[in-house]
Amino acid sequence: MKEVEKQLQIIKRNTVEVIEEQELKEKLKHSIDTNTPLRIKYGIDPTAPEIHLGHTIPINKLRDFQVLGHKILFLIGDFTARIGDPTGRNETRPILSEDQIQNNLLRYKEQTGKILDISKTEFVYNSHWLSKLTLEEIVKLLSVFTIAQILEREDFSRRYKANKPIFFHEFLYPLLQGYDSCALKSDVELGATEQKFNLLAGRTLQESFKQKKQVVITVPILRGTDGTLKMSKSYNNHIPIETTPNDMFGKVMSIPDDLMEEYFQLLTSLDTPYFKNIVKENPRQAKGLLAKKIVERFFDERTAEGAEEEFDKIFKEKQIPEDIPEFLINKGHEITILDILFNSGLLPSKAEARRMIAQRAVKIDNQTMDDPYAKIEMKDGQVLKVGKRKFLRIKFKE
RNA sequence: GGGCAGGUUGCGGAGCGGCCAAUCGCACCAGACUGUAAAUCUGGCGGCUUACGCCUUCGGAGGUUCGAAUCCUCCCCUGCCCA
Repeated sequence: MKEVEKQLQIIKRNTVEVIEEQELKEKLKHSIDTNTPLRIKYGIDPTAPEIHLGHTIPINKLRDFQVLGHKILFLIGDFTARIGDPTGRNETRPILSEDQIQNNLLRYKEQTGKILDISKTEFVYNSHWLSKLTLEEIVKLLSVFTIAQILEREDFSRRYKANKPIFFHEFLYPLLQGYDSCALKSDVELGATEQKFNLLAGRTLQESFKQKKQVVITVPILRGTDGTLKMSKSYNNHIPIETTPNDMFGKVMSIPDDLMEEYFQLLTSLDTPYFKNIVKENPRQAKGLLAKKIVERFFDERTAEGAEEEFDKIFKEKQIPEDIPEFLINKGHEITILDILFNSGLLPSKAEARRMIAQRAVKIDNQTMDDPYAKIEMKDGQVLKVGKRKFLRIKFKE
């Protein structure tokens, strides 16, 4: 019993809800008594293979389970991705090709491998069983739920009240996700709080399939760098884990102060009283520590320190970073700033380049450039700066 | 199947024959300020053009007009009500 409590304590850290805790205890006890690992299901949508810090929260929890000796079933929702988890965004999703899926999976493994032990993780595809369902079986699934039950899902009820479209196939998504749990005979399914409805559908369906109901564990949704919305690539407020250490460091530094405690809690293993104290004492220093700790997790300590130095160099001392894009020109060649900005690809259009110059955002050697058309002769190695974080180094062609 | 209301630049949402590349809010970018930020203030925010100007865009295709996001026809899509 001692062991059950110990595991439970680890499992419950950084979670929002465990439904039902008593069931989990029983499952854990049975697992320990019979030396059988629990089957932990976690599903992802394989359309966007770029993992960001928000995704790492459930994955961290998976690692906890893995360390405790349980079996991770990493579900690739290649079939359900065609439907798309209902969000109100109405796009017909293309069916991913076999190649794309394989490629995305490779990238997933690479990224999750920074957190999980991939060799002990089982990757499964839901197309394996979902594409084989007969109409009869689908009708049977549908008959388990009523419209009123489905409409309880927040996204549906909100859209329903707002007279926004809800398509039939969207109703199928939670059911299929639930069916996945039946196919996998999962003991626990993990997901962010927004997944609660879908996760619970799994319990309902497992029960109707005369299986033991999975325990549902929800974890918090991480807010993005804007400090308000959930972290998501489509909101452009995300911090990808496959990025440079400098970028990761900078993005963490850009979060609003209010977010620091949340990030410390969910993304580092520092003690709560410790980080609370330093956030209060010295927010700037706290944020630096936070950024460093996060970078350290995905790279290493030395790299993290390097990223911090680089950051201070650019923003505190306003120096030029080391790795910046280069633009090749001929020696002695005269060129306008406008052409440099556009031809180098630093800015997307000439109109944009003109705007930047007009807004006094373009500098060469700390000198603001105000004439887009002045022909200038650049020196080898000279650095051009747009705004605070766009740099370009001029190089002579050999 | 019928009636009504809608589909506008990333999102929300004005415009309802010329002054509309299209008010405004959000997001985004830049400047100022700062502890990197956030907040705040200022400016910008389709593209080409050193100015004038031109080009593409308001669900789709046609049409009326000197001129259409705005009017007409057909089509596609969404919501509500009726059957």
